[in-house]
Amino acid sequence: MKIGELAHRSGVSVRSLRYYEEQGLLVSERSPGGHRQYREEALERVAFVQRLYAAGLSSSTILELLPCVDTPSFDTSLAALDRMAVERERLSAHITELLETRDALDLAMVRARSAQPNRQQRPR
Amino acid sequence: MKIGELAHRSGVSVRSLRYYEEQGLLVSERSPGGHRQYREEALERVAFVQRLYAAGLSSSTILELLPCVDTPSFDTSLAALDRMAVERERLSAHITELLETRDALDLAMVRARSAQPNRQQRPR
DNA sequence: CTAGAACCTGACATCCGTGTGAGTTTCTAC
DNA sequence: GTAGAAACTCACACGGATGTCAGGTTCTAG
Repeated sequence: MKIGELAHRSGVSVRSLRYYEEQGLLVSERSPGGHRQYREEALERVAFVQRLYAAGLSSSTILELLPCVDTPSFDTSLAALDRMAVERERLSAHITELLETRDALDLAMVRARSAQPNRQQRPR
Repeated sequence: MKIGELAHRSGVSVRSLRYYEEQGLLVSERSPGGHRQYREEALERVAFVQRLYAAGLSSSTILELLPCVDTPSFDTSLAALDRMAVERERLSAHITELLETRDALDLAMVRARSAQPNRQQRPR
């Protein structure tokens, strides 16, 4: 699979895929002419990386976690495992915060609606 | 309350408070000499803004939501109310995604640990 | 063999909340 | 009245993922 196809199938730009590789988050083989060649697994990898980006992790953090996913789990992954636990907690805390934020929005909406009798209350 | 005190009490830098004002997210009166004066409510406002920033909203989006919170809810807030509902949905979707991501991390950790018999399973 | 699509590298641009520094003015306390 | 803390404005810098352009090479179809 070449980079264009991977980009298309994963929904990530070609530019970003190259960036991931530059950051060590994605590997490729090269054709004799130097074009990147990906195997199927790259798709999952890209999705995973995107997921972690969306969760607010940085490239370098993701890089630290990867050994835990990649290697069949040896020494290398011990540190990664701890790191992952840390990030897992950070993520949990963030989720909690977002839930509170959503509640705050809900409250604001209810308040606003109650001062606006012409508007239908929207069911939850 | 002057800006230094507000910064200290809210845990937000002076720089950021001025930025919020520049973006229309926070208002202040001015002393004869031009120093910003805040009333107590500013504290909640700052917390609210910070919360929304943390939830990934931009200044301009937050600005659109504020009428819904500020005004006793009149015409002005109708658009804001809709906008808020939209953002509320976006936030909900994001939370869902983060929950999935957390699950993915948990799964990865379990996998890694199971290939690493020397390590104690950590209770959830 | 050739045209055009797709790929390559490298570099610079963007967004946006925040940090930081310079140079000035106002406020507070002695 | 004077020193120092704190405030003011203006402007430039950053980080980090992504966009975009330039100039060149490789691949693929006709």
